[in-house]
Amino acid sequence: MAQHQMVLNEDRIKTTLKQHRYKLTRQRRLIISEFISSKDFITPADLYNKLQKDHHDIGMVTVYRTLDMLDKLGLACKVHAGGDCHSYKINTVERHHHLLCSNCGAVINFTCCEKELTELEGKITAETGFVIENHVLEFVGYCQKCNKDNT
Amino acid sequence: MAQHQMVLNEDRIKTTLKQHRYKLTRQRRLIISEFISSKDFITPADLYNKLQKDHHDIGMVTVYRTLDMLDKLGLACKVHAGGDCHSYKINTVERHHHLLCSNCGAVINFTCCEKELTELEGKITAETGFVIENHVLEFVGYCQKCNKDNT
DNA sequence: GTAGGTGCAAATCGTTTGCAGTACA
DNA sequence: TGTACTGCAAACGATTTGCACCTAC
Repeated sequence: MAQHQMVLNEDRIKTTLKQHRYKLTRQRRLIISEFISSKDFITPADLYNKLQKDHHDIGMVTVYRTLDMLDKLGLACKVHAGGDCHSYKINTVERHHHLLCSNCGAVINFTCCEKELTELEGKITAETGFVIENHVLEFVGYCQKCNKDNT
Repeated sequence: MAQHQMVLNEDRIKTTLKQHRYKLTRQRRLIISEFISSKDFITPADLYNKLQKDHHDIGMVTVYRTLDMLDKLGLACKVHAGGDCHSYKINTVERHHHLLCSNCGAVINFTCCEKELTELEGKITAETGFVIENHVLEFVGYCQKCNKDNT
């Protein structure tokens, strides 16, 4: 599944925090460490529960605020989970797709969270037995600029 | 799943409601009518606000319940919007996609997951301002038969 | 030392539910 | 007529915020 990996380890995150003048507190270190060790999508609540085992003094609020911070820094990816709450995932470099503008011909690359596509692939495999290795996804429509001009 | 083209007008919706023994109340008629006239994704709150202009007596709760009903009947599509709340969209024609087998070259058409793709499109529009009219989606992998032979 | 971070409790927001009254079939 | 539908208010769960205390730098 040709994607180049960005190795997003603890050091990298800590460096980024410093660059942005964020303090590296005990809580943030623990939350980030736990977050990294969960490969998959994780909800703030789940992360909080995991942390509770060893660290009773970390509050839910801090988990929310830390994940939000990581999301804003582009280190994590906030997505809507199936249910009613959000999930977060460590941001790796993702496969990118194309948005093609029918009017001006612009090609916009976008990398959206893999969750939806991964879910979709799982569903298709379950229904058809087709084992998916890659996909081509292009959206055709009108870019923001051309859309404005038309209206 | 594979259901053919359907022009989803008010009559069609009303017929479907009858088929399922749902009562066609004044409120539902108004909500559906307003819902249909909004081409794009719309949140329950927005729909409610639009209705309030002329019909002060329709409750938010009824809007929620009606949209939920339409979703369950497959007439609407409930998706996670960019923000914190859900959006609904009239369910239009199903598009079909391809599964390409890398081994035997088989091309399998499948029509499914419209819901997920619609959700994805909504998300992309929210993030990029790109208005999506169509998409090309192909999955590449191994069909059930070739997959078995290989293992 | 101080600005930014923390935890608690309370507030907020979107959504759901219990219930008594209402209206469609 | 009877049952499904409605609206209100209250409940609910996820997330945010106000505030006094704390800690990394």
